[in-house]
Amino acid sequence: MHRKTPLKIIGSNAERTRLHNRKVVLGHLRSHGKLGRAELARLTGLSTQAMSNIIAELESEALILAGERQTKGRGLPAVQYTLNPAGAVALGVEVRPNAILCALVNFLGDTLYTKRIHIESSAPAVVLPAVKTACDEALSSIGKNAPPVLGAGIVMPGPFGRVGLTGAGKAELVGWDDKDPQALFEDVLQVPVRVENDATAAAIAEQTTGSATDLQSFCFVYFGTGLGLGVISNGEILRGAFGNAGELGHVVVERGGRLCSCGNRGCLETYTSRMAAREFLQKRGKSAENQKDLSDLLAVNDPDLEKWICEAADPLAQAIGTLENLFDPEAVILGGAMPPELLERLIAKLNLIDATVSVRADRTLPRVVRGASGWMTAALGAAALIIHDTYIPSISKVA
Amino acid sequence: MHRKTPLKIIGSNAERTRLHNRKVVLGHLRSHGKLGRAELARLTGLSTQAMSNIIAELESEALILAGERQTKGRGLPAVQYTLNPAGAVALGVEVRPNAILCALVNFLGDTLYTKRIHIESSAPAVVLPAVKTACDEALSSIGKNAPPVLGAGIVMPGPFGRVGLTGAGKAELVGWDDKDPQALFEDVLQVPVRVENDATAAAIAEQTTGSATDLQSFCFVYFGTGLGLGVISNGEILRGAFGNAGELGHVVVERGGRLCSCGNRGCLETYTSRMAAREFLQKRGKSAENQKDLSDLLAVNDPDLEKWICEAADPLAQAIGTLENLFDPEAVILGGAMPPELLERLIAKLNLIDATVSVRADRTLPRVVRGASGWMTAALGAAALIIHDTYIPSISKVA
DNA sequence: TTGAATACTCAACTTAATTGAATTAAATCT
DNA sequence: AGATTTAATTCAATTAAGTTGAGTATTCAA
Repeated sequence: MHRKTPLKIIGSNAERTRLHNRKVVLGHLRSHGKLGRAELARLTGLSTQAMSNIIAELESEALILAGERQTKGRGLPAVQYTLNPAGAVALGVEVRPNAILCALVNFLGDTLYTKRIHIESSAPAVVLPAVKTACDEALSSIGKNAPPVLGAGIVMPGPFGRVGLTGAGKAELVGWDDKDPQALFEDVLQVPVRVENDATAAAIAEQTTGSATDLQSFCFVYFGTGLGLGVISNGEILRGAFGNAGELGHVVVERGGRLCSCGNRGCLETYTSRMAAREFLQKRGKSAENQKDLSDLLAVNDPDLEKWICEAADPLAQAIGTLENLFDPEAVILGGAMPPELLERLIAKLNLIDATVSVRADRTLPRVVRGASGWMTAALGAAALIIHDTYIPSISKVA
Repeated sequence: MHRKTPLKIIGSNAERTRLHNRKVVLGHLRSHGKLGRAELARLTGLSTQAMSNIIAELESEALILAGERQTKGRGLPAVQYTLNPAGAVALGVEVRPNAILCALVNFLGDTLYTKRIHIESSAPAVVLPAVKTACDEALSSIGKNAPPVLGAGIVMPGPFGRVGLTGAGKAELVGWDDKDPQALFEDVLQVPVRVENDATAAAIAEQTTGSATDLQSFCFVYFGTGLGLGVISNGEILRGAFGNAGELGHVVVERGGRLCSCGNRGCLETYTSRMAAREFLQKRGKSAENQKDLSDLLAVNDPDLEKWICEAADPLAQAIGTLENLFDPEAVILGGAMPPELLERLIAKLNLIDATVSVRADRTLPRVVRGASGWMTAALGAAALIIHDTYIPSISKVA
């Protein structure tokens, strides 16, 4: 993630073909739930015989389960296959400056275990062993004969590399600057590791288990430390050249507007983010340090919070218009470390621009939807990322 | 393009594997220029034997040429293969409300022929036969024994489908609303057809023959009728759910700013576009109907044009900051139907935001670069799109 | 009850990859 | 200069994983 890897386009052979086809099958099972061999063969464009072989292989590895035969009109009823929730697990870890959040999910992306651990320092020498311990604990929580671990997703605060935004008050990890986190974590955990930013991980979680399971293209606006954006476009994760795509918080929504910690004026983050809410309420003598504070204020219909929501909605609506015009998503999803009801209210207050490419006569979905929220969103997303990788084929490219 | 196709993830077999591998080989030959079999085998991760077979096949089809053996250190010098410029051709067509621009390019994307044809109506019944005639003429221009035609790229003004921006003064084609242009053109031309918007096509042209040949991720800001954006991210075209991604012209850069034909206020297009320039100069009694007018004004250092450039630069700089933060590209390229010198001046005047993820210590490229410009940019891009398809593998997905 | 439709299996075949040994030609060593 | 090493390439045999076609089982419908 940290440095630009001139992506390598590689060829395919029989072995890679099978790997690809396995992923294709798992992907279809995920999105359809239940399918017979013949139908899978039709969906994938493979012969029923090939499908039979692949299914047999997947079943022998316990990644899928044979169900009842299901009668649908004439002919021999097809044996219905489903993903086996207990077929595999994935780890997800969010590394923050002062804490490590660890999650374990099953093959469907459902949560099996979560834990928060405080850390004194974010230096690699502290973080790596702590993560190792946390992961071991997570795995032992599910008993002796655990299913295979597909890998570990790690979420670290971006942006990656030394960029213009660095040092701009972002909650950064110290001591990681010249390190390759992927290699370090892989070394410690002894499983395949992927490193992503929080917003992207959350977006993948949303696609795996949340409100975007049917969406191929969407934007996930993530309320984290700042304001992030995860973009899935036609099923692919948008990462950008250096893995820093989606820095929504520093998109300028008001020329010459509020001074941001990055040095610019008018960044969206200064209006619409947890930080912005906290400062707004602080000035009015109210504390909003965490989600509970916000929930409490919301529960009593605090007028100041209400005022903030109104103030935050306009810049956000403008930014959403920009996202719609630039990415043409099926929907924009709002989620992250904000109380769900607050997100709902914010969405209700949005005065969306009515002339973007997303305003279509044939829309069925609302333009803006609430997604998963909570502390663990990013860590669960990190784990979902690993699950995602087993569904999404990518023969042609190798980092 | 027009309707959302729930993209089909398909399996692979030996035949599709070979197709994939051929593309991979052609892609590497394109980006490296000259390569031997052994080196190609290493790059692609295939065996030298497999490479030998693929090379033999491609050579027999005249898509590649065997060159001299080239000595590099010890061992048997490798025969160097290159793409055969005359190995194949592709057609590109831009359909405008009042004209058809037709282009023919060779296998490297170099221009072989261009032509502009006036049309009285943009109705399918007029456009389709006119395009057919134009393409036939283009093909006959290169003589009798023409190489195989890979396909035709068609550029039509977006956005596609009935969206909020429709009817907002965009130069639209009438009579195409409920049609499937891809099928119609394929039927008439009898070659594979791809339909894209102008900005995306121009971006691909830039990657094939222009200043982005080494870039995997970039944003192409296209001065056309309005202001478009083509995004290539990690080698993939960003299209969005409905093919309407990149509607940069209607991104709001100034809240409550100038009234735009779309109904909103402060759209970038009202400040920075050909249209904006024309109106600005018109108010000052100067005509700027076409590129030549602008070139002439530029040549005499017209103070009004200079003033416009200054005025247009600020909103554009802000938008570029947004693109950098959202897409994290290697560079932003400016091109399209504007005189090259004007683009240069505009770039020189840009006061770029200095806190985006694109501001990196290790940058080698400038953040903003001038790209190809001229009338034919989009039509040539459409043709380049077809060439591009023969280089870029995409086993897994089918529209 | 019989025939058509559908799912699935078995066995033979095909494609396109891999593997290992042999061949050629240049660079380096003695 | 001649021997040795290195690298590119081909030849022949093998292998993985797909396809094809024939045959069986099960259900629906006439």
